[in-house]
Parts: sequence; structure tokens; C-alpha cells
Amino acid sequence: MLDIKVIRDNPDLVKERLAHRHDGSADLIDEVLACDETRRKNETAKQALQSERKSTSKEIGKLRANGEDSSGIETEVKKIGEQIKALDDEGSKAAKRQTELLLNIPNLPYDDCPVGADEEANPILRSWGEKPALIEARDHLDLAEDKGIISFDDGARLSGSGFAVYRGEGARLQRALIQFLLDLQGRENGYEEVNVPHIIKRECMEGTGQLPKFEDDMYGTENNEFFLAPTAEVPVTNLYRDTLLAEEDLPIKLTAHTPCFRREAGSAGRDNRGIIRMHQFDKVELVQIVDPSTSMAVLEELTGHAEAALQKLGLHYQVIELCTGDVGFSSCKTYDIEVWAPGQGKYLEVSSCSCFGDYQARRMKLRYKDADGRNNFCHTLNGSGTALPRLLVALLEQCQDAEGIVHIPEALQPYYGEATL
RNA sequence: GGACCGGUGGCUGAGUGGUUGAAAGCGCUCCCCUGCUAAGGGAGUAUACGUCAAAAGCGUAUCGAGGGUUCGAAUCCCUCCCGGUCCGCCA
Repeated sequence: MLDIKVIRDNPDLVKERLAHRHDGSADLIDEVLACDETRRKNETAKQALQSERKSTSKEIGKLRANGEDSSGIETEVKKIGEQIKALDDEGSKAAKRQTELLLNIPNLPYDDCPVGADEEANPILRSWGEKPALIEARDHLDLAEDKGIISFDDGARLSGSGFAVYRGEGARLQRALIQFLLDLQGRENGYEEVNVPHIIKRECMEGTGQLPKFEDDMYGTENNEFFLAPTAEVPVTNLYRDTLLAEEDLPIKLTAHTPCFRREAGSAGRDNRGIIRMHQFDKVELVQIVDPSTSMAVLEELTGHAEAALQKLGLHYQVIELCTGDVGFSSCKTYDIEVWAPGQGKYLEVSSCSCFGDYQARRMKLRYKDADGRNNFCHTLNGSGTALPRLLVALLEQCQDAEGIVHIPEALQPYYGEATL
């Protein structure tokens, strides 16, 4: 969440930056400030009374020890106690409201973030590779059906729409991609591979900013105490929730393969052909926890690591930057990597590489002690590894030949074991 | 799931209602002494928030978490969480 001190000190700047998001969040700032003021006023008054109670209570102790009468002071202190309680109630009401508001206010877009209203305004930064020359690219659904590798009927039988079953070579191909990605990021790029629970506590979801704002998009269990992870970013980043790191521990680099579960409420019909948008999909994630001074450089590095996977596979892609109106709730700066899907005739987002600044770190109390012994909030970065279904779409559609044979990229062959599918 | 025992500062560990934010030891930091493969002496050693232009200072809170009792709680009561051990169950 945003630092209340920053809001307090630069309310106009905060409002101006939030206004670029076009989501109404800037309007909440005045109420936050009002709560903050009430809270602090009450706290100061309360502390003065507590101080009085403390010293007077000690007097009582002395009087009693000497066998003297203390009933007069006792009623006095009791009154102070009641006043304290009243102030406390009012103060904590303001504090609660303040937190509630802050949890619903998004991160400030970084100051070099391109200003724009929506995704139409996202600039394309670069592209890599060439669109494969194909007279008529077949859709991944055609290819998958022909080869019998992905079944939506099976998925529907088990779980309904939005679920798929990968069979035979399809299951194996996806597994090969996962291992390829984990080895690339783990062994070559120096990330620690972790295997984490997929069912996680509410506080984890709040830590990384999925809750309370996006509760409807999550699968919950048991009175919404637990949630199915919508992305590995949640459990992986929360590994360090409420911890104090040493400066030399940074950066922490983690990679994980997990399934991701999303309700995708309200997104029916949008980009959802085939396996492009699923309720459950696999992903290989990258997370770095870094010293704030390095976070922008790390974002570039992280994006490079995600790009490296596509380059090794020889898949054509482009990198765009999200403008202020499109950048995610917790993110202050985001690059999206979009891979070319000829069967769809468009680019598909496979990786979203974001810097969250200290926004998540504040929510989850993730700090480090610097060389001067001061505690600071870390910056968290999440270079979304790669969404497997979309990668699979791109691979099938880009690597097909005129006969519908899919030529497995060389880098993947050791994992898949065949040259064609 | 059941039973019992625990959860105190970086660590070990005192402390069962009144100057205890917390003894002692260890560790760590700084200083002093000492010419030698070591020892001794001294000082310091949590975090958050509030107050302040800021630092210092001051104040408040924090002894797993949250409630309660009380003039006053690490200490008593309730709920929950976590750990250990034993039993049951189990991929």
C-alpha cells in the first residue's frame, strides 16, 4: 500500500499521479488524510492520558506498600481509564477506515510511465524475430484437435467451461516447456527454484494486493479463509512476508512452477478462444526482492530473462509498456511481453513484468536492514514467468508447417524428446 | 482428530499482579588496558507509532495474536495461532 507519509507530505502529487489511472482512486485521498488526522490527534491525546495513568498507578503501588489509603487516587485513575477507552475506540475506528481505504488505493504509476487512458495507449518498445511466413496459419484449436492433445470436452466433464485436459503428447509438451523454463531461469539465470502451496491464506492475498479489491476474481474456500493462488507471485513473494532481511541477502531471486486459478468473472467472450484464457493454467514465475535503488535496473533484467525463453524457442514477440490507465493495481511500472499467434492473427500477452516498488513490501512488512542499520522496505518485482497455455498457442501456431506438422524448437527437443509433433 | 507441555529481546533463559522494556549469561559493536598466540575493565546493543521543520529528546505501545478482569497484567481469565511429545487416522 502507499506510504501514508508520502500521501501526507505530497497530497497533490499523489492525487495527480493517481488521476492518470482514470479509476477514481484519486478521490479517496482526502478521506484518507482526514482519517489520518483524527487518528493521530486521538493517539496523542491518548498517550498523554496513558502516561498519567502509568505514573499514578505506580503511586498506588507505593501507597499500598506502605499500608496507606489509595482509594481516592484509584477512582481518579479509573476515570482516566474510561477516557482512554473512549479515545481509543474513536481512534481505532479512524485507523480501520484508513487501512480499508489504503488497501483499495492502487500503486502510484512510476513517473516515466507513459500517460494514457487505456490499452490503446500502450507503446510498443521493441520486437524480436520475424513473423513466420505461412500462407495459411491454422488455429491452435485445429492443430490440437487433429493431434488429440487438448480436450475441452474432458475439461468440461470434470470442471466445466474454462478447463482443459492435456492428453498424450500435449501433456508431455507442456511438461517439457515447464522443465525448459525452470532450468533456464533456475540454472542459467540464477533463480532459486521453489515449490509452494497452491492454497494460501487471506493475508497472503492482501500482501501482494489481490485482496480486498479483487476478491470476486479468486477461488476461495472455507468461508474465504483460504484461496487458490491466482498466480505464483502470491505464495512466492509472501515467503518473505513480515521478515527483516539483511542488505547482503538482496537480491532474492525465485522461480516457481504452479497452477494458477482465476474465476475470470466478467471476461466471457474476451480473448478466450481455445486455451487463451482459462480458469486453471500453469505458469512459471519469476520474482525478485531487491534493494530499492536497483529496482528499475532489475526490471529490465527480469524482462530480459522472460524474453530469453522466447528467444531460445525462436518465437517472434514484442514488448510493450503499459500506460498509466492500464498498469495493474499493485504495479508502478509494467512491461508486457506479447508473443505472436498467427492462428489468431494477433499478439498474446505471455509475460507481465512488473515493478511494485515498496507497495507490496509495505502491505506485507517486508523490510531489510541497510548498512547504516536502518530498516527499509524492499522493492518487489515480479516478472511473470510465462503463462504456459499461451506459450503453447504461440508455439503450435508459429512452428507449424503447411502440412500442420509442428516443428519442435531445438532448445526444447532435449526435454520433449522429438523433433516434430 | 484426541491428550499433555510449551511460545519472553539476535540466542539461551529468569520472572505468577505494582519504577520489568523486561534479571543473568552468550553473541555483537565501540572504547580502555596489556607486547604477543590469550585475558581483563568500561560503555552500548529491539521495533513501531506519536510529538518536533528536523535531529536530539520526550511520550506511548509491543513478553505468539486477539479479547476480558483490574486503579495497574509478561504475570489472572477466555478465544485463536504456532511448536514439541504421545495416541488415532492416512496418500
